[in-house]
Amino acid sequence: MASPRIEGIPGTDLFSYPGSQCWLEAGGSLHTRGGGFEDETNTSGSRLESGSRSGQAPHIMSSNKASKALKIKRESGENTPALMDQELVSMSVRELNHHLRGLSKDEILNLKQRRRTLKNRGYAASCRVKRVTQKEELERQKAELEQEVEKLAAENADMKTELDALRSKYEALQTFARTVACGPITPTKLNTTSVITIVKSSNFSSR
Amino acid sequence: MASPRIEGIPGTDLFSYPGSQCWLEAGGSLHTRGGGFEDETNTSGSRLESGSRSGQAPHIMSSNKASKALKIKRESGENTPALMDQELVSMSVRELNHHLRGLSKDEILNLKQRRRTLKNRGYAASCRVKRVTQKEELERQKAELEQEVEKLAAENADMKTELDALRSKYEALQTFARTVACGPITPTKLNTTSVITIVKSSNFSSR
DNA sequence: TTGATGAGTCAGCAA
DNA sequence: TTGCTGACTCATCAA
Repeated sequence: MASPRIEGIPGTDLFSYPGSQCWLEAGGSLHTRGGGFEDETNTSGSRLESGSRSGQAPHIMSSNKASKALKIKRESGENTPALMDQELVSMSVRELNHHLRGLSKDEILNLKQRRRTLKNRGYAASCRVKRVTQKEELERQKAELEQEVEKLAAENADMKTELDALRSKYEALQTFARTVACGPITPTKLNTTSVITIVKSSNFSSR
Repeated sequence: MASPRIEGIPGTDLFSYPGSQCWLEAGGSLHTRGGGFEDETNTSGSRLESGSRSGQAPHIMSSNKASKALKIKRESGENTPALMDQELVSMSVRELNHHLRGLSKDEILNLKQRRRTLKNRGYAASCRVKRVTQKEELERQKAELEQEVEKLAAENADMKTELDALRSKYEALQTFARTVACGPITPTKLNTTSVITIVKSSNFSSR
């Protein structure tokens, strides 16, 4: 039951994170989503294997994970060189602090918030994956149980048949045994509710 | 399998919708969420029965559903009298159009968008409810099947025991029958582990 | 237009 | 701080 950690870890090809967000707390608390398509090296094929109905959500863009090329925050007017989402999200706190050196308070807060958001994105993805995994697991178990029920029911029916057959045979044999056992004596004199049963004690009450 | 429609229909007590959103497309595409707690009649107890871990999400507020009191959009500076979310979302298109009379194009678009958003909120809630319902259903079925397996297995074991016993008895009877059938031969030749039991047939094989 | 759902964002809890 | 999850919004598809 290993719940997959989805974090955009370098080397992990599963998920990648769009780099098109634009947080500019400067003007208040505005943030927009699904910005542009201006990633010049947006060639990576890795994508969320979402495949909802037919196509992928176009607002999900893979950021280039192969190159450590420059990445400029855009639409903010200022040219702030920033880390790729990939890096930012998979960075240790120590590394992060290293990158934070010499940045303004706002920038630091900004970067940290972006990191948190990116992390959250990963968490949400994990959560969804876990959800479908658990559902699939339940369905699997259900199918398994259904099969088991079927198997047992068949066994049951077989045994019932066998039991009935054996009972018939037993009764027939009993009738026969009664006949021969009473032999010359008129069988009709016997109490009709009585019968003789022979068993092997070793087989009968062996434990 | 009635998937519950969650729409904040008046009279439906299940869900209610927060009225604290503030859409002001004026300044571009800014919209904020989870505004204030200034609903003067926020006394309704109806809430999403979310109960996530311990408490409800505080940003989920029930709008007053009892009164058709005035509801003012806030934080926009302008005092735009608006419909309650409750009304807006449960209104028919015809009714909506009626309310739209005399509003500016922007206001109309605004209101329609708000309606769509509120609807979407309901859809999302339905979706979540459906998800947990389906999961619970699966779990229920699984438990049911487990019980069935247990029952069948027990039945199986019982029958197996009965079958074994009957087989033993049958074989013993067979041996006996063979013996007596061969008649005059010395009874002492019988296996010493054999025994003769006499029962009343009415007790033995009565159904 | 309406309904449904995957993805992303945020709040808030737990560890 | 990190991880998780409910609720919400949005994009997008289907009917």
